[in-house]
Amino acid sequence: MKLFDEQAFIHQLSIDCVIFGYKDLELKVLASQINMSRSFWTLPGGFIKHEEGIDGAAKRILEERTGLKDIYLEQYRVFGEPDRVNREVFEELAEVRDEWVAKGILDDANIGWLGKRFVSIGYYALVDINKVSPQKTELDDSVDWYNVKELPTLIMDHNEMVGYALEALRQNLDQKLIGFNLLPETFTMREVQELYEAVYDRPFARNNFQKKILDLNVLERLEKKFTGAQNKAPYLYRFRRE
Amino acid sequence: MKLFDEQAFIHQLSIDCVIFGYKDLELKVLASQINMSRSFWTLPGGFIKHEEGIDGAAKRILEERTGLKDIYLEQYRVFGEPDRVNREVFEELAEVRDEWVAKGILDDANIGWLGKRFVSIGYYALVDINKVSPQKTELDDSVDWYNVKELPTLIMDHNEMVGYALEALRQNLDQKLIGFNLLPETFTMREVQELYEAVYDRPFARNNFQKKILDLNVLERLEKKFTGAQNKAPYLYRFRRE
DNA sequence: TTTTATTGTCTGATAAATAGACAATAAAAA
DNA sequence: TTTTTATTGTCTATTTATCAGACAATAAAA
Repeated sequence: MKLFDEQAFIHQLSIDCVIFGYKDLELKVLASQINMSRSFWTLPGGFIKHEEGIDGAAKRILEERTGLKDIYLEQYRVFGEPDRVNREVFEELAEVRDEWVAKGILDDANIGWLGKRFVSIGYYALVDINKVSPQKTELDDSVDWYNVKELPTLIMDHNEMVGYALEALRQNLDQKLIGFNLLPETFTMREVQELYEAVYDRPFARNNFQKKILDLNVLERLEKKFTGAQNKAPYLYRFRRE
Repeated sequence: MKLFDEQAFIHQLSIDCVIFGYKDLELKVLASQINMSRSFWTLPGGFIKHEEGIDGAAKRILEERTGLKDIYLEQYRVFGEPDRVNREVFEELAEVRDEWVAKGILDDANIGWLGKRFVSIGYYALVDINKVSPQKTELDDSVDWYNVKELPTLIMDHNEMVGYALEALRQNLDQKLIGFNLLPETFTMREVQELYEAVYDRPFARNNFQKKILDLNVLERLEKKFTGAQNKAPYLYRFRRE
């Protein structure tokens, strides 16, 4: 499969993914750095093959970047301003084109279609950060997690995309019981609360939070977790899918 | 402007609009009938010009169909299954192509691009049905309002589109105070309630409904409305934009 | 003047969200 | 072994919001 095969993809339509992870009390987003003569940070993204659906394309892109299948995924908004062009990267790419074709990084010299105006479908994903080993593509210089509150400046409207994705996540976290996708298989109630506090960027009252979550009736209580700390051992929970 | 100018539009990307109106206690949707050798019902839709944004394109399409500017508009979902092809209409269109070109309905014989797989961005609009005089395009045989609960069978996935749009409308009606876009400039509290009952397809208690709406603090109370009915005259209200 | 239909608003009942309190640990310190 | 410390799980009280019932205030017809 050629990297930027003009024939394989729908033109002027792309997908960009905001991949959320959670660790060390922080909500994180996966961003990759591509290094040409300048250095850019971008969200993981890609194009839609003629024979695949948009959800399928998003899944494929996510799998390429995280190595994970069966990721929780949701489209949240389309970005389609008339001047939405990836000038920054495209101009740099055009410069190194011949060199990269020679190196075998690029199979096809026809990258002109990449310079056009693109409409992009925004997806956000929730992953267990411990299961993810970010995959570099040939273009990436690094792929790393960044605190959503301290993101580097991304190309084009990608920072704005993260803002809308976070808004959508906050809307859905409560209603759709999707937060557990960000946690490992088992977790304590405190960890759930800390996750919620990271997502909404505000504290929750411990007593009432526990009641609210347990009243959802989606967690099953497992054995206690003895951490060695000098306090009562908390219960472990598991999300119960039915 | 040619109707299906291959050069003017982004390929394989379309916009379909669910235009909601409200009248006679019913939530209605605008659908047009196109008559070829068979007859099809479709949602108003169109394509995106190279120099316009997706919101702008949706606005243009709406203006073409309703004659209205400044319509409340929101994108709610993208439809992009891999086999999403408008076979029904395209095959009919291919048959009448030469004839229509001769008649001047079609300016361009190159309609091949219309037969491809399309990704469609779903928008929904809220309009004051009294201000709308549905506009027929050259393709339309009729453009009419249909009760959302008794829609005819539409082409492709357009019925499914209406379902998702209604779901999104229900989600947003309460939070975003957008319902008043469906009502005329002034209205009684009973009319607001009847609108809500049509949207959610369930009754609301009159006493508490009035309190809830007034507590929103977005309505200003005007003079009373004397209808000639043998009862206390209700107040008129106006939505206060700030 | 009485009757009828509907409106606007009040009050009390019920349920939900929030805040305060405390016993129950697990392990360290005395 | 006993006491202390930090946190957990849960309970009760308080406040707030939601729901249900009641009724006076019309506007026009009888």
